[in-house]
Parts: sequence; C-alpha cells; structure tokens
Amino acid sequence: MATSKAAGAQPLGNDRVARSKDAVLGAAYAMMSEAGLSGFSIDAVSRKSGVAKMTIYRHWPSRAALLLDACSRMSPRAEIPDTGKFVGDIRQLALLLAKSMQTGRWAQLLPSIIDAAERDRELAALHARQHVAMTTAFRTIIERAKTKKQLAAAVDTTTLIALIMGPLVYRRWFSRETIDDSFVDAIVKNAILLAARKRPRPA
Amino acid sequence: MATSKAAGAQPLGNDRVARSKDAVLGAAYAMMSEAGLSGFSIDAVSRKSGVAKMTIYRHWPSRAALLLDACSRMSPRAEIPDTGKFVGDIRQLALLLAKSMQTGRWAQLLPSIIDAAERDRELAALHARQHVAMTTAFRTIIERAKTKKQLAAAVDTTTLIALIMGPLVYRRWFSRETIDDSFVDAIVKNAILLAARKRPRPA
DNA sequence: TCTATACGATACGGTCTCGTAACAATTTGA
DNA sequence: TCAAATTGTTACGAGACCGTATCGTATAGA
Repeated sequence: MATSKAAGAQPLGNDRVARSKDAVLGAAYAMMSEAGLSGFSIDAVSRKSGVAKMTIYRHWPSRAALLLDACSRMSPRAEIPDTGKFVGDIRQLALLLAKSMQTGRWAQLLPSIIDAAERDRELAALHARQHVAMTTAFRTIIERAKTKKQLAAAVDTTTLIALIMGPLVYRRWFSRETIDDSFVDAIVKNAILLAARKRPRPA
Repeated sequence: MATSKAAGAQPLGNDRVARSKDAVLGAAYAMMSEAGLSGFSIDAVSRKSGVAKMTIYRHWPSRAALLLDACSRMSPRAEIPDTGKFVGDIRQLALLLAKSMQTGRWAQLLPSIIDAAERDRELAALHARQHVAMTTAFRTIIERAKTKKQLAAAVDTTTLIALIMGPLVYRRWFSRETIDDSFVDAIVKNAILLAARKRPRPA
C-alpha cells in the first residue's frame, strides 16, 4: 500500500526544494547580469543566496549546468502589438525593444552570452534559442502583414528583421549612443521603404 | 667617437626588450581571441610565448595593463575606397567590412571587449576608440560625398552609419547567419534610400 | 511522535591565478 | 674581454574556485 501522494512522482519535500532552487536561480541570474558570465561562481552564488554550496550541487551537477539553467531565465520576448496597420505594429515593437534594450537587465547579460557563444557550443545553442524568442514577434507581425496583403510576399523576412534589429543592436552595444524615438522612426520608415517600394526614382 | 646609434635615448639592450615585448603581445593577442578576455592570464601567456613571467611583469605593471596593451593591437580599420561614386564607395566598404567580420580574428575578440565594456570603464574607453577607428572610413566617405554635393548635407551621418553597420553587426554576432553579397547590396540600397529620398510616393 | 528526506556548516584536496622574490644565466654594448 | 642590463628559473604566499565529503540540524509527511 503505497501511501503515495497520488499524482506526481516527486520524491518528497517538494516545496523546500522549489524554494531553494528559486533562491539559487535568482541569485545566479543577478550575479551574471552584474558581473558577467566569467564573474559567475558557485561559491559566490552560495554566499549571495544563503543556500549552502552542497545544496546547489545537489540540484545541479556542475557550474556549467547552473549557468545554462540561470541563463534560460533571460527572457527578452516582447508582446506582439496589433494596431491594425503593419507600419504601426513594427514601429511599436521597435520602440518597445529599444526601451527594453536600454533598461532591461538582460541587455547587460547578453554580451556575455554572445561572447561565450563564440567558443562554447552549448551557449551558442542557448543564444540561438534566445534569438528566436527575441525575433519571433517581428516574424509574427511580418507574416501577418503578408497574409493580409499589407506586405508583398516577396519581401525576405529575415532581411527585413535585420534592417530593423540591426541599427538598434548596433547603437546599444557598439556605438553606445542613446536611442531616441526619432532614431527608431528613421530606421522603421527606412526599412518599410525598402519593403514597399516598386522602384523609387532610380536617380 | 661614440659608435652610438645616434638618436634615441633608449637605455640599453633595446632589441632584446623589443623582441620580448613582441613575443608577449603576440601571444597575448592570440590567447585573447581564442579564449576570450576572461581566459586570458599572465601565466598562460608566459607559457605560450616562452617569455618568463617575471620578464612580463618587468614590462607591464599588471595583468590589466597587458590586457589593454594587447587589445590595442586589434585593428579593424579598413582602407577607404574611392570609386568616384558615393554608392560605389559605400558598397565596397560594406563588402570589405562584411568579409573582415567573418574571417578576421578581431571579430572573435570584439564580443569579449564589448562584454567587458559593459562593466569596465577602461575597456569601455578602449572600445570607444576602436569604434571610432572602425567607422572612420564610413565617416570619411560620407563627408566627402557631402562636399561633392553627391549627398544632401542634411543627412545625419551617424544614422546613416547605423543603417549600414547595424545589419552587418546583427548578422555576424546576433543572428549568426552568413553574410552574402546580396545581403550587403540590400542594406546598402536601403540606407541610400534614406539619403536620397525627397518624398518617395507616400502610398 | 517518529522517520526519511533535504538542508546548513565546515572542511578538504586539487587546481589555477596574481604578483613578488632571489639567484643564476645570457645577451648587449663598450 | 668585461661590466651592466636583461632575461630565465624556480619558488613562494595569498586568494579564488571547483567539486566532494562529513556531520549535525531542520523539515516534511505519516
């Protein structure tokens, strides 16, 4: 007669485990965005979270495992606007993304991930997934506009995304200039021009 | 009659010093682009270069000093094309940059610098200098076209640079897609739209 | 209440790193 | 050839980190 707790194969003490895990993941994510991936260590996470190091190693087999797990908390996915007009949607999404880039914690962490992805396969895969999550809103808007015939089906989706994401990314992490609304307007208008033109006076 | 080497107030044994320094800087730069800034250590540079650790500390006061010095070797500055036409210049420069991004070693090192610049003031300053060197070719071409009246003086230079550099940067380090010539053509044409339009049929 | 489970505290061995030190060997310029 | 400068070798102390181990304690469920 198993006195089991009905459904769920959880061994026992599930709440405690969940609390510990949350504390660890929270501290780990905070550490990473502050000190970068290289400044991330189990010892420091243990100190900051108040969770004993042994407990951490009871839930994650290694530093790399916790690192990947905590990185997955980084969620730069935006809500998908729906203004009815294609240009309005793109513009609003770009504005949201621009603001998030300049205020969100993930924006401080992302360079570390990109750097590590240059040499680490697992982090490269993680970054690829995050990139998909990051651009899926754009992809949705663009595909929707194509079905609504607001946008020519021949327009290449990834190119259009690059035309909008690119300048934002560039300003945030490369030129380090502030991104104001007029800049966002400029790049959106421009990208739409490319998408909408038949042949804009070949002078 | 001093058989001295005329000019130069170098104390002595200058060649030896130069050789040691070169070996160290070379090994340091190689290490950084392979392992990233966090994988860079004096001990490893000493082993790889064959130069004793003590000698390294005789020429650089600390790890950070050598790191900065070696980083300064990163030279992503391109030659300035001069085809006579503005669009041709921009296109050629963008193609050069795109190729360099996908083959050069500096392209593997840059994410590390950007990541560190997010938290370190000195590296942020270094990155700013490198960014200037990286974009100065664009700036030159654009200003030249303005004086030649090939380009309206009202066009914002930094915005135009962002429109071209942005998508390249985005594809190299964020989406990690390969950059082919047609993509470069697309973004150049798109950026030129901004520069050339009076009012392109407001449909 | 009682027992299995999870947790905390502490410590350990091993590795790596920084920066310093002392001493011997080598190269350089005269 | 000879003295000064530079470099190589080896070692050290301090600190950080990883991953493991031990032991005592607190919690959850029956």
